[in-house]
Amino acid sequence: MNQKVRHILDTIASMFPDAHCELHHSNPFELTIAVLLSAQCTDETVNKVTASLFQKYKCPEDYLAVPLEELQQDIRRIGLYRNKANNIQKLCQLLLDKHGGEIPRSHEQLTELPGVGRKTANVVVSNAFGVPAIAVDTHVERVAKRLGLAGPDDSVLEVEKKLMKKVPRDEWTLTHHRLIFFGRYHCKAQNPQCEVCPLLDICREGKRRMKTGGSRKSKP
DNA sequence: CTCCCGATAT
DNA sequence: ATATCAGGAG
Repeated sequence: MNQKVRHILDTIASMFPDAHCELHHSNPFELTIAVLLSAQCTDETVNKVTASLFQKYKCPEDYLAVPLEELQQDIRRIGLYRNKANNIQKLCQLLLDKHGGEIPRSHEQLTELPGVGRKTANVVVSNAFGVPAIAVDTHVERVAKRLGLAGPDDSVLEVEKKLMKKVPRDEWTLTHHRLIFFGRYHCKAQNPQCEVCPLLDICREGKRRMKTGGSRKSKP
């Protein structure tokens, strides 16, 4: 394996040794609902909503037993709530019709579920079923491009392929979580901590930022 | 590509 | 006021 890649993996491993899934859940069904809800929304907000949501709705039948408008109101604070409520009910009906009420284990079956795309399916198979995968979300995409693990104009699918090629398969899931923690808490979208970043010397984006302006809100 | 969308940080 | 948040579907 490439030495720069090894250096990156070791560094983020020492920064975030206990990176994990931050969406609260207690089974594959809850995880799938939580990830579906997490689109364009923070994990923190999702957890606030699912705390009560998962007490009220425990199985597909529960989500189908209420009017769509009621489910919409129950997840309103998440945002994109009309699409998401609709997808949840369709997903639950499909689980009952074709999968015995259970979340399917295969990536292909998962992406056939309404509201479940490639990224969500990757999160579910890796976190719930132990299948190695690298889900490319907004954080993974940003970090991979800043560090040069992917090209600046690569699609999320291209980013995923390049990461899978560069990272050993048995490290995919852990690396995925560490890249997210690194992106969420250190290499942030708005105020990246380049000044104290142990990867600054191998980061083009970081060095570019340190030259041209650095910290954007400094004094005269 | 556009739309969906409220909560939070900056 | 604007940017961003564990995206997906049409």
